[in-house]
Amino acid sequence: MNDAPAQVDLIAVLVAVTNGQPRVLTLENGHALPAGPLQTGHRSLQAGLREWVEAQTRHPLGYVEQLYTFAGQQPGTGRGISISYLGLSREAAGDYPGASWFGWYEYFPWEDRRAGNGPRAAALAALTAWAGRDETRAARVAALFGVQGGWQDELVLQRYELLWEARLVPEAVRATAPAGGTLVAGREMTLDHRRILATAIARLRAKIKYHPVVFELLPHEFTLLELQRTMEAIAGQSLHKPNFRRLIEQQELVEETGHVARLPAGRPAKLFRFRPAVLAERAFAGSKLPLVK
Amino acid sequence: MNDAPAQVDLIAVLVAVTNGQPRVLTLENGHALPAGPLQTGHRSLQAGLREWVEAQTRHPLGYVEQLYTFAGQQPGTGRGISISYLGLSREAAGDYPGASWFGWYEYFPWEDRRAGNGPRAAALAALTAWAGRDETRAARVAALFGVQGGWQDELVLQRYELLWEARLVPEAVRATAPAGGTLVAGREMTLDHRRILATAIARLRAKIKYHPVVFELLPHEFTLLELQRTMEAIAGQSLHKPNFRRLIEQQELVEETGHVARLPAGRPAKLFRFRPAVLAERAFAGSKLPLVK
DNA sequence: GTAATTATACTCTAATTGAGTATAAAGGAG
DNA sequence: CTCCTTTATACTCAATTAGAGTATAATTAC
Repeated sequence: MNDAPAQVDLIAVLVAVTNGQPRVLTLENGHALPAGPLQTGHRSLQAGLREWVEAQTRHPLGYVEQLYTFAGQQPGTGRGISISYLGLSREAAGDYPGASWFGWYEYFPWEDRRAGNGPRAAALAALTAWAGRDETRAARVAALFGVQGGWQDELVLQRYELLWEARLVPEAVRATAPAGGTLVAGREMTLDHRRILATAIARLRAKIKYHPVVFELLPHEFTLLELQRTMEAIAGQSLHKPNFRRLIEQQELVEETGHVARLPAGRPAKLFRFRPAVLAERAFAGSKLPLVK
Repeated sequence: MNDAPAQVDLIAVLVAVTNGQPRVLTLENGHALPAGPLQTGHRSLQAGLREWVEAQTRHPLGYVEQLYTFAGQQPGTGRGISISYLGLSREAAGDYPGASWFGWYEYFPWEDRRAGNGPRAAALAALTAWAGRDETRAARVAALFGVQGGWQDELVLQRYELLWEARLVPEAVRATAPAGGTLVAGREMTLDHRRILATAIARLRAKIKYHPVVFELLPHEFTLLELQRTMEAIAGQSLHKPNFRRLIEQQELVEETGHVARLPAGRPAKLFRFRPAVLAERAFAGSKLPLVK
């Protein structure tokens, strides 16, 4: 039993919100996340990640935070350690050779409740069939996919894992034969990349409620509705407009720039900017950004 | 620039609450956390951690969750990756050869506000002197150590890092000459183990508010006051007793066992147990345990 | 000018939280 | 046995916050 120097992989979940849709930067036409091994030339873990992402996608990394570390499942060739990261930025105009952005709700349709309950209800139905008479199973299904007691937007990973356990996602039946139920689908990814994406979504949905990270996803100047739409995209839920504005204003997170945005229709909207001073004035732990309905 | 297989270290922050004090399991008389390299025989990261902790301390690992992964600062010998974990359990009666429990507020005196504001005020004073006329510094000090606007118990790491930046902790002046200010002290640890402990405390303080992990720190049967004291020990703050009980009861997290505890003085207290079914019934993300005042 | 559309500003009610008070059940001192 | 101390348990009340709805203002398209 010897020390086992391990290969370390760095994996990035890069998120942007474009036209009201949250998107993730992928390789191989949506099948893989940018990733690469830690190398001796890398000065730090984040520096290594930055180099890999920029080499693979030409996309500059902005705000980054660590997600989770796990022992990879590729056997044989020694042990693989994977460290995953969440990055927030904005889609640039140019194109990305070899890389492309995909809406994250293509991978998790049931997580988007803005346009109705269809996908969620479909997953709930399949899971209910799977649970059958098992009360513990039924309780878990109801807690994660039910609506009484409120939909909890942060439980993305738990919901994905329950679908996996019920063999309702294709990854779960790769190794073994398919089970009885119908797959609830959602776009697939290689290895456990879809699981990592679920972790990233969960983290972002949680963090956005107590730390002003949304602004990493917005241009320098924005209207309050753009801010709201970005929050809604991430939460996968619609928010009450007047209450949203009340909350933003009383938090003093933003200030007017003096400019207005002329919109395709309707009254022009004031433009705001994030007040970076709040990061020093306030320490963010229990502060609140508008919670989802 | 080649792939660099790295040595992987596993580090454990093991927490228990005994006699109303949160404690951490250490080696070297309080100077180090249990840790060891990942080895080929280990079936998983957690399994490796478990083996190291049990070999070094004879303490069985219970509930465990991952904290953070960082590239170690020991240069030369290739790269070191450290993966840190938080473990919750209870102190056993026997002794631990080579290992010992230390109160975590010995390392972070300013984090315990149950018995008064002395240590916090001392840190605040030293930091105010450090900030001087720098308004950004002063704003950060006030946000992290001030009391107007409310003490935020979860910002343990940020407070420690601010003290470090101000060179008020001994670790910060190890490499260079001491600065002007007086050290605010607190017990020291090797390498960045104290920083890892700060991360663990912060995580636990945050988690305890929305997930029923406290019960990992309690015996099977307990009184409501014992539950409250355990929460207070972790939060470092006193709670309002009637409101605490109201919250616990309406959450239906516990049920009566039918037994009573005879206390050294006063009316006997009912004993309760945790209702494990709540883990299936409810999914914990936004659920609330009593927040600190 | 009118309709459609979006921004912005209030109002009202229900729920939650924070803080304090009152009563019950034990043991010990005299 | 009675009173006092101690802890458990049960209520009450005010202040704040969250949820939901309504009204008015400023634009563009026709």
